[in-house]
Amino acid sequence: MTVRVRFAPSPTGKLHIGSVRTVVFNWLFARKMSGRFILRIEDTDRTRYHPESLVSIFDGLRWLGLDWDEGPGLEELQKAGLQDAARYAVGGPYGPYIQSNRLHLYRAVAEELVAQGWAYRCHCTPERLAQLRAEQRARKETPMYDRHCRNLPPGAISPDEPHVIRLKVPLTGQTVVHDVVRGDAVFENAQIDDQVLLKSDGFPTYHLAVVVDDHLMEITHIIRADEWFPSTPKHVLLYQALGWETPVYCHVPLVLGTDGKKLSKRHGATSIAEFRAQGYLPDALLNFLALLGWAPGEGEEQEIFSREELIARFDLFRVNRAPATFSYDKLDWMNGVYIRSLSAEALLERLLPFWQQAGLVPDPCPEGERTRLLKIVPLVRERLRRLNEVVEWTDFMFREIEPVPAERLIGDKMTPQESLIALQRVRELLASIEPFEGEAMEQPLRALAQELGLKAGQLFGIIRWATSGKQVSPPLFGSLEAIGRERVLARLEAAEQTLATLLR
RNA sequence: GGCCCCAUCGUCUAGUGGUCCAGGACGCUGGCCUCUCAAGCCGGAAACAGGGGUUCGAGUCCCCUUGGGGCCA
Repeated sequence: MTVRVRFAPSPTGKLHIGSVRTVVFNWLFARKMSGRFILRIEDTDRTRYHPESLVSIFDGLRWLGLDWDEGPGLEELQKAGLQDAARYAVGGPYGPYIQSNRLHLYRAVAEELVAQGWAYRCHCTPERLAQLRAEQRARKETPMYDRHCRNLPPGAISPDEPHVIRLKVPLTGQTVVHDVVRGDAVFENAQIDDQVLLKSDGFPTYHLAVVVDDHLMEITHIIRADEWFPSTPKHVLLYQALGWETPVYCHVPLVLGTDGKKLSKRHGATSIAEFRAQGYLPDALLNFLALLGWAPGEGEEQEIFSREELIARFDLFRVNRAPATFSYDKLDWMNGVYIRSLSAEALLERLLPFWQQAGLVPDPCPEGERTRLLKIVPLVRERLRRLNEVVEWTDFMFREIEPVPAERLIGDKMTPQESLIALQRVRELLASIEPFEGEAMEQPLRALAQELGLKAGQLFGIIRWATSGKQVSPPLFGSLEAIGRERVLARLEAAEQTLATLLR
């Protein structure tokens, strides 16, 4: 039997990193088992529907390299009003893959359940239900439907009058949920509400739709977030009522923020688009996410895993039960590891958009500029944890700097006078040095320091401040080359003038 | 409030009754290297939530407590 798993997001907002971790598990499992990974859109909550979020879901998954084997096809996406429908269309034999195109299926199943006596029509008004809940709350009881309509004679409610369809949950007995990570869990039927299956507007609730779709799409393993666990017995009951085989459940632990609460906006970046914009590499994020709630075990101490290694090693049965806290620190470290593993050319490709977005490099990038950038890349490679940090590291190489305050231009344990002289000598030296390249500068500058009776660090510190306007910068000589002779000389001269004013 | 789940260093985790005075990684920290910052290398501090059992023996099994979380509304 072919393994079939799915990710079924609601298009109600940005693609959340917590959901993505669940997708990663689904995808890894599918690829590992040579199965199929299906993308289904659960858009039956029309009040919260946002068409743009479809794109953010597709783009996010694509960017991370989580390809889906079946999903909404061209027609469906066009119907949903998607601009670039063709870019995202996949299709498949189990469509449609957008729930709002499947309403007839849910209605048919709901009616069948009514006919079989597994469900019933209910025309209780929202007002009555609200009052009922209020009373139950006042009595400190668990709010539950009182089954008022359950025992009405069949046909008492006409299919034509407004009504919902509810599941007729057995009054006694137990429902067992088998779960790969949780083991078996037993629920008392008496505690399960007569869940609404079909709303009065003809739309299904999540509970009905998910069961119908998962069955019709022949999903074999339901890998979803832990928060769905409590509603699972309702689903199992539905499978039983319909005489369908239940899939294998696998509830994976939630991803928490540093305060132990479900990860949310206030913890930092949460949408996949934000991670992308901050310069995380897809492979690094995938690696990190895979290790949140899962570890290869067997005494394995490796933590950096390629996509292929993850697929080869992933084991659904080793997924943890405890929720995991999302650590931005560790992600940053891991991202740095991935950045450093890139060749200069590959890293340049990834850096370019960040430079361009900051307005430091024209878009498109002229070929000549490319060669220059390629020499800058090694200067920052081991300093980056996120790609967007390149802007702060290198901005002074592209644009003019703020005037440097005089006190910063005075070398360590030096007088202003000595510093000024040093600066002048450096300018003389750099004015004539050939070629104007980093490698050619080091020895002469070191010799100059010695001649002036300075430690190399003292002299270099002044040059660094004068030319970059920063205390900390990429390696000095490469930076000078990147700035270019003309600008370097001008900045040195400006620094000299600043110091001179101080001396007057 | 009801139902359910979870519990090893600050964080991610290894650990499936003896090889654990608990291993790795991030972070923190000391040092080396060094033009700054990184990277790299070497070292350090840091955990089995508590209490009862079971067992010759428990981080590992059971119960309770505590703490945390999820769902329902």
